[in-house]
Amino acid sequence: MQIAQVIVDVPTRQTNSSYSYLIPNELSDQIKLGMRVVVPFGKRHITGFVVGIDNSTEFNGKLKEIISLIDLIPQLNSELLKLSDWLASETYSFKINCLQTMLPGSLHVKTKKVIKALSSEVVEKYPKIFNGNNEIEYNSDQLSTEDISIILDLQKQNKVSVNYELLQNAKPMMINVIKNKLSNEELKSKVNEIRKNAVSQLKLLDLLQSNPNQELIVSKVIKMGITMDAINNFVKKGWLDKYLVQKQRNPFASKAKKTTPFSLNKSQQNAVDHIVKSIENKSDTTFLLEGVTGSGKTEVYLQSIDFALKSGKTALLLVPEITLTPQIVERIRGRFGNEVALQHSSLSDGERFDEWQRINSGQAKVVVGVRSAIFAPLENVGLIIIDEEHDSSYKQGENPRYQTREVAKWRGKYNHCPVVLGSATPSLETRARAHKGLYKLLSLPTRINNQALPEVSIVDMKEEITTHSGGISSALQVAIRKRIDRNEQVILMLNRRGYSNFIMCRDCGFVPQCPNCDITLTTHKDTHTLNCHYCGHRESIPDKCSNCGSKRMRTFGMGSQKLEEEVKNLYPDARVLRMDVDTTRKKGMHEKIINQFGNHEADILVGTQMIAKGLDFPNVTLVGVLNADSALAFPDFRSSERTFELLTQVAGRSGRADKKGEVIIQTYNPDHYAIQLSKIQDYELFYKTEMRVRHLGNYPPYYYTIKLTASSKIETQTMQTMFSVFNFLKKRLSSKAIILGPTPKLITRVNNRYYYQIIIKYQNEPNLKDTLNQLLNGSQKKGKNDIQFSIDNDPIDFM
DNA sequence: ATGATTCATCCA
DNA sequence: GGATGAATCATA
Repeated sequence: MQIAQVIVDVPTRQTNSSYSYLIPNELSDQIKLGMRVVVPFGKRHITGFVVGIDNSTEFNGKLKEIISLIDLIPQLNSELLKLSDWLASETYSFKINCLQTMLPGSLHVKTKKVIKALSSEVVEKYPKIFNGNNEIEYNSDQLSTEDISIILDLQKQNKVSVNYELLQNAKPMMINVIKNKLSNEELKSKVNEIRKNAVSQLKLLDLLQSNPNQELIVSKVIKMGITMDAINNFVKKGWLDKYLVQKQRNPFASKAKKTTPFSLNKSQQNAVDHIVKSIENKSDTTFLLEGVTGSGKTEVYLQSIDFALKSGKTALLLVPEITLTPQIVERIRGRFGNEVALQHSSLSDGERFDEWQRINSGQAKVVVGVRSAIFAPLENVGLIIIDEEHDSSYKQGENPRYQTREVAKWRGKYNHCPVVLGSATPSLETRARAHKGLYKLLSLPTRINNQALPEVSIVDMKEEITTHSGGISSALQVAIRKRIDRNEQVILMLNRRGYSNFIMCRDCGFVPQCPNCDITLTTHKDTHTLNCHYCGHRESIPDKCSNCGSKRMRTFGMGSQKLEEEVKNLYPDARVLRMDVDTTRKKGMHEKIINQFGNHEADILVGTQMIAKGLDFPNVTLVGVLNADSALAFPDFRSSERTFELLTQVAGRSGRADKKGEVIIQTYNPDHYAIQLSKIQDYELFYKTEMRVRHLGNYPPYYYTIKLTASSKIETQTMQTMFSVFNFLKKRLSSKAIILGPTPKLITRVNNRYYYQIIIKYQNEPNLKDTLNQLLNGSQKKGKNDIQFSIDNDPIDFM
C-alpha cells in the first residue's frame, strides 16, 4: 500500500509538518505529487497538498485514507514543492501558507460543513436553525450554543446528516457542445423520419451534414435559429451527443499587432550577448541591468527572452503592479503572441485561473506578471527577469513575507539559468552586490536615440510660501502655461491622496483624529468625509469644532483632489485628469485614464506616485513634483533612497520622444542630497553618498535586518511581551548583533491594537534562525492572550 | 482550525 | 459534587 505525505490546510505551528495517509487503490494510479486532496483530520474533512508518496512512514499510529483528489493534474511541480520548503524556512511561515501563496488565490479551496435534514419534520420543528431550507452550512460562529447542541442531538438521533463540500472559487468555464454520431449517409436517410414542417430539425440536420465530426457550440447553433427542442430531440434519438467541454477565457481583448525586434545600440547588444551566453552555458549568474530611464531595457528583455524560447526554454518577466500596463503587455504579446500568459490582479478570477492552466499545461512559455508570478509553474526555465527591481511591491507585506528577488535567485539556481535585475535606480543592496562582483553589472548609460535626460530644476518652497497660498509655485505655473499653449502635455505628481491633509480648528488648534488609530483623519471632498487611510474609518466633515464649538475649521495641506481643483482654476482652458487610489479603484479605470491621457484627451495628468513609473507618453514635456519631501519625512533608513528613486523615475516620464523634457521639483529641503542628486540624475553618485550613510548607521546592505512585531489590544501587555523577547534575544545572540527596541511603531495604534517592534541588525548570527523559531514556538502559547507576533525577514522599512 | 479533553472555578 | 467555561491537546 502506498502512503502519501500531506501538508494539511491548518495553519498552526503544531501542524506545520506533513501527515501520512493511505492511498486507496482506486486513486493509486491518478495521485501525483503536487496535487490537492481532501483528507479526514480529526472529525473534519479538510484539504491538503500531496508533498510525498512513499511505501512506508515514520508514523506509528493508525493511518487514515485519502478521501478524494481535488485536481486532475498536479498544480505544483517538484521544483515548486521544494521551493515551498525553502520559503517556509526563510520567511518563518507555515508550509501550507507557502503552498497556497504559490497558487493564484482563485484556486484556494476550502471545505465547508453542511447539515442536511433527513426529514421535513426536522426542518419544520426548528425553523430558527433551518429557516425552511433542507440544507444549511454549519458555521459555529453564526449559530448559538443552544442551536449547536440541538444539531449535535439531531445528529445522534440520525435525523440530520453531516457532509463536507468543496468551496471552490474559480472553475473552468464549461460550454455545451453537440457532435454528430451518425455518418452523412445515415443522416440523409433520416430526412424521411422528420416531419416536413419541422423547420428547425431539418435545419439542424443540414448543419450536421455540413460539419461532420465537429464539435458545435450549442449557443451558436441556437443563434442560427435552431431550437433547443430540436437538439434535445436528436439527442434522444441517439443521432448526436451533447456534452460539456472546457473553454479557455481570453483576457486579451484583441490580437496584438506583430512587432519585430528593434535594432540594438552597442550597450544593449552587449547586455543581450552576456545574458544569452549565460542561458547557453546554463550558468545561474545574476545580472544587474542598470540603465537610465528610456535606455531601452525592455528591448533587451525581449530579445533575451526570444533567445531562451528559441533554445526550447521558458521565461519569466516580472514587473511592478503599477507598471503592468496594457502598453507593455501589448508589446510583449506583439513579439511572442499566444506563448505569453499574464498573471495580474486586474484579471478576473476565471481569467487568472485559465491563464494559470495555460502555464501549467505547458501551452504558455512566457509568463508576464507581478510579484506572485515568480511562482508560475513553468518547466525548464531559461531566464528570469525582474524589471524595476528596486520596487517595493516585490516584497510581500503579509505571510509569507518573501522578497521576490531572493525567490528568483533560488529558481535561477535550481534551473541553472540567469536572473536579470533591471533598474534605472537599483536598490542599494543590489548595486552593492554588483560592486562586490556577486552580480554581473551591465549598464545602459544612454537613452535610445541619444535623447538628453530632461532638465531638472528645484524650487525652494520656503521662499515661495509668502507669495503664493496654493501648492503650485510661480515657476511651475509659468512652465505649465507654456506647455498648454504649445499643445504639449504635463504630469503633476503629488504624493498624497484625498483633498487636503487634515482639518484644524483656527481657534483652539483641534485636529480630528481617528477613534481607532493614532492618526489624523484625511479630508475627502468628493464624499464629504474625513477618512482614516489605515482602518477605513469614515465620518462626515464637522461644521463646528467638536472641542471648542468654533465654526472656523479650515483645511491644511494639499491632496490630489485639491490639486486637481486648483489646476482647473488656474488653467480653465486645459483638460485635467486625476489618477490616484480613489479614481482607479474600479476595475479598468487605471487603463482607461492612461489611454485617455495617451490619446491626448487631456492636457494635464494629476496623480499620486502611481503615475511615476513605467508610463511612456511621448508628448509629455513637463513633469512637476509638488511635494518632493513627502517620502523624506518618514523616519526610515530608506527614505532617501525612496525619494531619489521616485524623483528619478518621475523625471524619466518627461521628454521621452524627440521633444526635450523639463522637470520642476518643489521642496522644502532643497539642500538634501537625495534631492540635489536627483536634479543632476546621477544614480552612481547617489549610490556612493548613500552607502556612506548606511555604513555609518549600520544599515543594509552592510547589515542584514529582521523586524519583529507584536500587537495586542492592551498596550502594557504588548510592551511586556516585547521586553521579554528582547531579553531572550540578548541571551541567545552574539554581542555583535544590534538589537533595537522594543519601540512603539510609528503609528502605535491601528484598529485599536497596539503595535511594538524590535529590529535586529546582524552580519553573522548562526544562532538566529533557531532562536527565532523558538520564539515562534513560545508565542503560540501566549496566542490565547490575544498577542499577535510576526517576524519579517529583510523588512522593507523600520516603521 | 476545531473538536475532544482536562483543568479550574463557582455555587449548591 | 457537579456544572460550566477556559485552557490545552491532538489531529495521521
